[in-house]
Amino acid sequence: MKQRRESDNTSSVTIHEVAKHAGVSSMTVSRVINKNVPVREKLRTKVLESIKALNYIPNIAARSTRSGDSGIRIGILYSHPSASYLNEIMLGGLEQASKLGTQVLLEKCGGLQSQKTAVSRLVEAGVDGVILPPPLCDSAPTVQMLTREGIPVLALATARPLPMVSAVRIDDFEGALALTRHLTKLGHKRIGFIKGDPSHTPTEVRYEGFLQGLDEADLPLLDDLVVQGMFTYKSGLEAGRKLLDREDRPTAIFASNDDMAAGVMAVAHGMGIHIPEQLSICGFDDTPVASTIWPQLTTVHQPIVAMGKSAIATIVEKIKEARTSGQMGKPKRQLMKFTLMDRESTGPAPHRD
Amino acid sequence: MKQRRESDNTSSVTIHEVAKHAGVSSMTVSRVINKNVPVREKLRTKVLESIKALNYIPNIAARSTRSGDSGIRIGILYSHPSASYLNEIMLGGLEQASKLGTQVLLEKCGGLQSQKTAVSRLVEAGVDGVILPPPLCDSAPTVQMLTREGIPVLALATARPLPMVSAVRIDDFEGALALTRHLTKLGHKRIGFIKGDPSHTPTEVRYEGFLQGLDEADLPLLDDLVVQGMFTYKSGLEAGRKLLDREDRPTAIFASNDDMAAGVMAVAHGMGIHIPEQLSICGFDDTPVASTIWPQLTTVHQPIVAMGKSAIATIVEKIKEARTSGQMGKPKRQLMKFTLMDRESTGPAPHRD
DNA sequence: CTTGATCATGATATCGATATCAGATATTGT
DNA sequence: ACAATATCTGATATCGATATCATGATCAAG
Repeated sequence: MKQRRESDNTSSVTIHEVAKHAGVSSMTVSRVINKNVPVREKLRTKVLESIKALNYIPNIAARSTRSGDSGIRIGILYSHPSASYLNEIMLGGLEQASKLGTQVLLEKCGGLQSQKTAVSRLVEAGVDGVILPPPLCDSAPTVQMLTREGIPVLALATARPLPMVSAVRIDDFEGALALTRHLTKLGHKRIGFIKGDPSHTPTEVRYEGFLQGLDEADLPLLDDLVVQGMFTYKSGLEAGRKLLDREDRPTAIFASNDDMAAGVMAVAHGMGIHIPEQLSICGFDDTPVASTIWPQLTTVHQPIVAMGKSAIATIVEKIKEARTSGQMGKPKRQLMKFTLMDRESTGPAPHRD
Repeated sequence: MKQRRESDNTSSVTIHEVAKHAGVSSMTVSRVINKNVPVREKLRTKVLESIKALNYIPNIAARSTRSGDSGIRIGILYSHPSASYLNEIMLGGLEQASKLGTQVLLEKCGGLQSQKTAVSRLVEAGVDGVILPPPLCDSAPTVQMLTREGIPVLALATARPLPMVSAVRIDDFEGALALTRHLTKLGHKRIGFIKGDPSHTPTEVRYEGFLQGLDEADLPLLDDLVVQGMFTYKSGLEAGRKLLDREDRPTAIFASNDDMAAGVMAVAHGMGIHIPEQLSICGFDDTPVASTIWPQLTTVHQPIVAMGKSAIATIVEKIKEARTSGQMGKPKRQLMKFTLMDRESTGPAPHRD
């Protein structure tokens, strides 16, 4: 058993103890940690050694009091609490917020009317910025109400950010294109497509990416094989039935999100269609369900947790910028990298009889 | 447009401004907020009014520096990152941690060997307490390593907490019993059961709850209708096939968790079995998938987010207690309330032909 | 070798809240 | 009405870190 902490109950090591141990002032330690200001190599090394020796970890709470990130309040306004991405957004967001010592207020809302009251509740609470996850990220009225109050807004995972709002997102077009290329390279020529909820911006953009992918492979668009969905499992079920219940069914189906892909897969299972030997299926988003179901889904991974983090960091930056300059600058747009997750639900196109 | 903040860029209202506005000292304001110490009614009212007038929200970062919650480091050691409950645990945990100004270290590990190194990394980092989500919550070696170092451990969502560890959990037995009663009340007499991974403690306890439920309804246990699963979707698929591919298939299936229930449902869809008219299915945990799939799953809701919060709060309490008394006291055990989510996947037993 | 500029370091004030203790006020008993 | 408590309230120190400014060290150029 190794001895930890000699005699104190108080456990945590402070910057001052590190400073004493290294024979420098606490400011030097602070500078070493924060890397912004140069510190002579000799001292830096000594400090780093002391930090290791004492297992020093900075106290973020204390840090944020002085550094001005503290006292910032960020609202997150969401409308679809069950959506699985919300958890992950929150996860990244809260982690980042706790790192920055920033406070986060959650506000839930439903219809347009309740959006109004939710927004005014946030304004009352004095939030300095608001993050809008989908589908609210595309709600012009909400954005307007907020910007009219002079509150910076950040849209998360929208496909087409409204003017004036900052955004953290992936390129839905490129994602859909990559996925479509993946299918065409596997030799698929009859590819079904399930659209998402028409009121969400990614719906159209993903469809456009799909079209581009067909075009690149010199494949015609088969109108019959494009069906409307709503981003829900149930709509995937129905769309799947429509697509698979026909003589000349597609050899691959591109569902605009994972939930619908899971629905299609359930239908396929039900019809005894083997995946991926007889049918390839792919989704979009890489939500938990994608790796839960069997076979695991080929899909486009959105780095949601990282996006949540980035969202907080970005809006904090905007807020500080606004405080300094006294006016709202240009919105910041950030495009994150997506990843094509090539898993087990897609394979070479079956030979035609 | 209403004016927020007269002229300052600095936005956030401090306790001192409230104090000035109310004509009292900041300590009085602090006391009103924290309610621990009585404040004369007259002042309290004035203070509360000022708080409202100024939209004051306490700065948690600042609070935690002085109050001693700060500087506490809590490790969360997890081994199964994809599990959907993990997100939610983290969600609750991080929220609470940020409220308390407590720092959280995440450590991931796989097999037993990597558990050792993960634990020592946490110890090196000087964590004051460790939270173990499932399935690590039942790992005796991990718990031993930690307690030997004098570090309090809290097991989250275990069915049978090891001695010496604190725990936040629901009563898996009662949950399974409630679910079974629900099925028997609906008239089901042939009920299939899918067990979970034998190495997880809830597996057995839920099974026992099921047995008790049968017993209460004077139903015999039908051995053929109990099949082994592994808590995964895929194992649910296989178990579902076994249970439904027989002449005298059950009229209801109790899967030990939601993922397996989803698998069963996929099989049922595939066989053209209508749910819930011809077959009732229920799961356990109320993970996101339960409300994603169609029809939505009847299941037992574990208040995971709240449990994550409570876990942080509880272990912080333990840590402070240990710091004060200088020794590890008795473990704290907390039983949360579960909720039976009666949704669409269960219905009255079909008439026998 | 000195001067002036540049760079690194440290002393001190500060962030926003709470702990602590002393002083002020109200309450009680006689 | 007065002393003795019991209750409130406020002044000040403090938490752990960083911002700021002043000072000491270092270096290039003359």
